[in-house]
Amino acid sequence: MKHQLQIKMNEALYLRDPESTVLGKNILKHSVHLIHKQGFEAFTFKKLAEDVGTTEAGIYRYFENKHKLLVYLTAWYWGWLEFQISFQTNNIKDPEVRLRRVVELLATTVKDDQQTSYINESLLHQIIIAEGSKAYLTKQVGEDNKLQFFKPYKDLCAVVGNIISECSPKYKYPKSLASTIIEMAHFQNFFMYNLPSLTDFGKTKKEAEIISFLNDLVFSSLKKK
Amino acid sequence: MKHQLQIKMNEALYLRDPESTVLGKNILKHSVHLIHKQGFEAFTFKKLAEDVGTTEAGIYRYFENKHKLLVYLTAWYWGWLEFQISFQTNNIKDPEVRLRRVVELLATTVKDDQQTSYINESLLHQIIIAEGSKAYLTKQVGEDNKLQFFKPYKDLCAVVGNIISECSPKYKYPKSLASTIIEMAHFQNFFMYNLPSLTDFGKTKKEAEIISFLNDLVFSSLKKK
DNA sequence: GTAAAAAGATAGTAATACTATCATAAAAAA
DNA sequence: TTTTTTATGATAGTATTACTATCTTTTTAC
Repeated sequence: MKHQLQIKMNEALYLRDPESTVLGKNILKHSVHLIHKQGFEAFTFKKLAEDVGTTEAGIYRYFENKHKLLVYLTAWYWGWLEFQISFQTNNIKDPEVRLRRVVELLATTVKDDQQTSYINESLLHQIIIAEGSKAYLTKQVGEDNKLQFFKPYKDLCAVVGNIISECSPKYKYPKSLASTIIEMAHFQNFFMYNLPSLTDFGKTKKEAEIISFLNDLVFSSLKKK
Repeated sequence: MKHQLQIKMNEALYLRDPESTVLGKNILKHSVHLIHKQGFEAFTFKKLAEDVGTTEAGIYRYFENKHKLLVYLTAWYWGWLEFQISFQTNNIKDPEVRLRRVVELLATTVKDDQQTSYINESLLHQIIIAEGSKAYLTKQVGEDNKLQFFKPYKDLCAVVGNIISECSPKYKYPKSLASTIIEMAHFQNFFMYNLPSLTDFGKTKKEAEIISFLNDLVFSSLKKK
């Protein structure tokens, strides 16, 4: 039997649940493709409506505006990633081995897993790299946070922070180190491809090197006494 | 005698040099205030024109669009910061002491220095924290990079990367570590105030703790053999 | 004092970001 | 099966944004 993965989303993110209808799923699917292709700034609901084969009003019935849609997609991604991590590190006893696996999962280009038919995780991963920070780098971050929009992101950071603390109970900055490696898994990737002189991987453009860098960063912090 | 600091800006960033006229300087001054107050998304040239006491067309004579203006302000900031760093670390021989000073300068809230009358560095610093990444997180990052828009940022990273290499010539990731601490000096600050559970400083909200975290991160990476 | 450059004033356009309304089709409840 | 509800389609309309164009007046430079 194939298991269908459903990620429980915050209801305040949408006007009508996009996962509950065909049109809604199409909106999600095409918005991933369109944001990936055009970038978030050039992305509009009108273009999206054309791609989906509906009207602008049709999109507005699901999402209040494109910012909410972006927050929805990022929340979905972090929820999905946390599941991947808990699944893939399940049964790993040694916290150090587990942490290495987590770093690897954070920094590895995602393959489209067929479990969720309407969202292409690989494209979504690239969207998160290039646009993800825009979900919270806004003036409404406080209100959005009160509405729990960033809970999946914060949950993932907490999970990673807890593994860090397991490895090294005396380490003083587990949460900040967790948010640092999560952000840097993405930023170093963006820099590598777009502003390569900001990294040491510009020549080879290998993700494996980002993973080595992050592991080195994490484990030198934790092993120092 | 008072020294007036002039930062040499890339000419492709503007249509008319804003530092060469009174109106231009007013545009810079008010855009810092307005972006700080409203956030970059809500910031428009029309509102800016009202604040400055000119018309929309007046602004467009200086800047093609608000994205270019943001890139201008970020470039100005990084140029200014690199000067601060070279000035404040001048004559420090020991690279480790110098690196600590750099980390401190990167993560410390800036005071408005009166050397540049029309730009409030303190507000600009907060703009860079909240909006700075939007300067390069776009689809045009490649073209913008070709036009050298990010040179001041890359130069600063190179300076920091070189100090890292001086401290520890064998360390394999000086550039990535440099971009990591520069980005994290800002992100941890943003998180501390807006999404505090992503950091270990949510309770105290002390910049000094961010500095300690970054120093710990850097020097455990460099001292590990 | 004259020429050139900058700024002010005003107008106009295409696109964006919505809101509203009414008819129809599909799904759920009676 | 019929009725009712709910979702979608089609169309229209508005305020704001992001510009471009033009013409006049003021300021600055030589």
